[in-house]
Amino acid sequence: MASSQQKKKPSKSDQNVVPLIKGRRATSYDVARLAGVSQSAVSRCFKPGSSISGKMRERVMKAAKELEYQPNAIARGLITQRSNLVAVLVSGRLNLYYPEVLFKITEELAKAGLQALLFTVESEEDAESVIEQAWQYQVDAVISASHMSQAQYKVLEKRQIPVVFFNRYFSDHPNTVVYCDPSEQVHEVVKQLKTLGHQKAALITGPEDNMVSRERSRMLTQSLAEFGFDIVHEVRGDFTYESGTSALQDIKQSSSARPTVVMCINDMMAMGCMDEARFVLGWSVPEDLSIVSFDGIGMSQFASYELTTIRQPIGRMSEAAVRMITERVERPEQSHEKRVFEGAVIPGGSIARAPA
Amino acid sequence: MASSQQKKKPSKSDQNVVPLIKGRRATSYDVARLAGVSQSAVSRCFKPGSSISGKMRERVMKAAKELEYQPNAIARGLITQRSNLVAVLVSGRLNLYYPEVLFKITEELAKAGLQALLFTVESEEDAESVIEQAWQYQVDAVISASHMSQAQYKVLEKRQIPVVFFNRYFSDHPNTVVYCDPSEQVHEVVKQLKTLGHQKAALITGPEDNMVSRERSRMLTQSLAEFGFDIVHEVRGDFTYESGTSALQDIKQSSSARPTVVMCINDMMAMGCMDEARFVLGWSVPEDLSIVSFDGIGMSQFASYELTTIRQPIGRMSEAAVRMITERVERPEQSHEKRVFEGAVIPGGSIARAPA
DNA sequence: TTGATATTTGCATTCGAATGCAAAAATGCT
DNA sequence: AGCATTTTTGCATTCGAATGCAAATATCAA
Repeated sequence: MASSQQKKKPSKSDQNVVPLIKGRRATSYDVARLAGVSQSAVSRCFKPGSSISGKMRERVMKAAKELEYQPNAIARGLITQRSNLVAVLVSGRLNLYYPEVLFKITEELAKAGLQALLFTVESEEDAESVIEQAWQYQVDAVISASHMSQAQYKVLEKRQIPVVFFNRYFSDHPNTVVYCDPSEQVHEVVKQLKTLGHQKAALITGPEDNMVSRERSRMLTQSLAEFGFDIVHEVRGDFTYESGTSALQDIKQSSSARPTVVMCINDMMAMGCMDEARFVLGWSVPEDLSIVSFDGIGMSQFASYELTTIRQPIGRMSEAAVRMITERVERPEQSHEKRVFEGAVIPGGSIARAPA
Repeated sequence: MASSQQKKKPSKSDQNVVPLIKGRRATSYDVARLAGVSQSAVSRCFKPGSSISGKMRERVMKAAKELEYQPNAIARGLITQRSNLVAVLVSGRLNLYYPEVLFKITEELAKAGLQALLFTVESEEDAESVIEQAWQYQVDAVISASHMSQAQYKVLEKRQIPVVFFNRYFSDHPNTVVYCDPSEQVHEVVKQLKTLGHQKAALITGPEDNMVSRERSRMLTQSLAEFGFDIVHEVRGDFTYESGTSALQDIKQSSSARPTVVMCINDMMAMGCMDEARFVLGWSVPEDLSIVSFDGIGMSQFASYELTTIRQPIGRMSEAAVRMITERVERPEQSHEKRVFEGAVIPGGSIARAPA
């Protein structure tokens, strides 16, 4: 006992008199030694707003530069309990909406000094393990644009990890959300279709468990009813191009009357649908069949498609998502917020007067 | 002095008798206390291959489960000097090649127990700051599919951070690379075009400083010369759809003879080019104009385009990239390797017999 | 049962930066 | 100059998991 008390307790600063072997990363101690100051001084130099004198800062910075020192974000994260990492959950499926969202969010995060940790999630089972992964990495927050069950959300909530949902939310549980509400535009588009003499519509929706799909379908159904449309067919797809093509096959095969307009829950399926119509079924779009959709991703406006679609303001939504994330990280106790953006109709050339 | 020696030096295990306040994350100490074992035991339970007895593992795991304990990857990274983070550098521009690569790589990294830290890089200036960021986050490695200068690469090399280049490399400096060499396929395609009676070709290339563009142009030029083609025009684009459209405008405006085939350095520009031909200039593709390109991204095969293109085996390349990364992380001293994959011609419908 | 190994376990220390506190230095005021 | 006040600086500790080493325990052989 006594003996252990005896032996000189080595202090941190003694230890680090390692002569900076080739290849070893310089630490704040190395910089401190070179500059002839304490490690704390070095630390303070790299933390804006710390009390430090001009000439000390200068000396430290010179030494830091010489050693190519950059603070170790891992060590910092350990002590500050902030990793500056944000998990971004998107789907990796071939729906080009996700890359657009992902890149915009990443950009905004970078502006806020945060790093995107990318996770692709195709199902709620995936989400399960992704959440554990993110938790291990001590992410400061999660932005979810993909699958997540309410139970999974509650786990994150209990662990006090702020979550922002991107264009999805739980209606029976408070949560922080950026959302695009296209109901106005749906109304507008359906009205226009009516004016163009359309009467029979088909719907290509998404999986039943998907909120975006449910909401959009609901709005469509409602507006179509309001204007006295017949919904002659309704098919479920999975948001991909391929599912758009096969959905139109389904519609064609069905015994019911042929629709004059197909309303797709997203652009990818609309593109599949359009290609199937033009190149397989030999229907002209928009002369024989009008197509409308949602999202307004970049390629929906390529000349081959020029979809009439309801755009989400992805840029502003990403900006808002990151702002909300940082706010929640600063003040976790503050109340939840749901920021709703309007959609916008991109006119496009995929609709026309109904065929006779 | 003496007094400071006197006061009981608090040991780690004493300290952590904090009663796990609501919301505080459980640590290995909490688990240890609950299970009645030492912290080391807990740590060992979560490290595969450690010497631990069956019943101890069981007790620890039970406690861990109860507290929802997951090891803190940040703390682990600090001590093991391995963050398990890999920086993935891609371009965020609207070139859908990148999202495909990104998602594939992320998937492969996940399989290897690694996490993708996403960085978008549009220029070498961007790369500069991205490299510093990545260095701060102690990434174990970098996969670069975007801009990086040789000087920047050397910085990473000096810092002993393994780098794998994805479909790009420096020829005058040893580096680790996965690369797709399409020269065979270029030859094949050009030969076929010759057979189809083509004689006048136009090239749409990329920026001069871009290696992929330079290589592909070189191959094209060479093969075209070999088969006695005239290169009637050559325009630089920037890999985007839009630059494809304006490139074709340039070609049309030019005084030289009209080409019967346009060879694009990537799919996005080819799509722009095709759309411009069909919808603006009113040329039929492939009847009036054949188009070939490179990459073979998903959407190049959508029915509206069906490009004849030289595909990169992105899946296998990503797999290889991640394998090489993990190897280099394990054995940094091992020599550099360049894995070259063959391309593959996707026949498509964008080429036909040359017009008379 | 004893002693010799082999296996488990715990102790104490380590990674690198941040920070509360007290000591030291600089500044201001009379 | 002398004292009070403010600003800088350094010390020592902390975050949470991993690990070398020694102590403890289990396993085996005779």
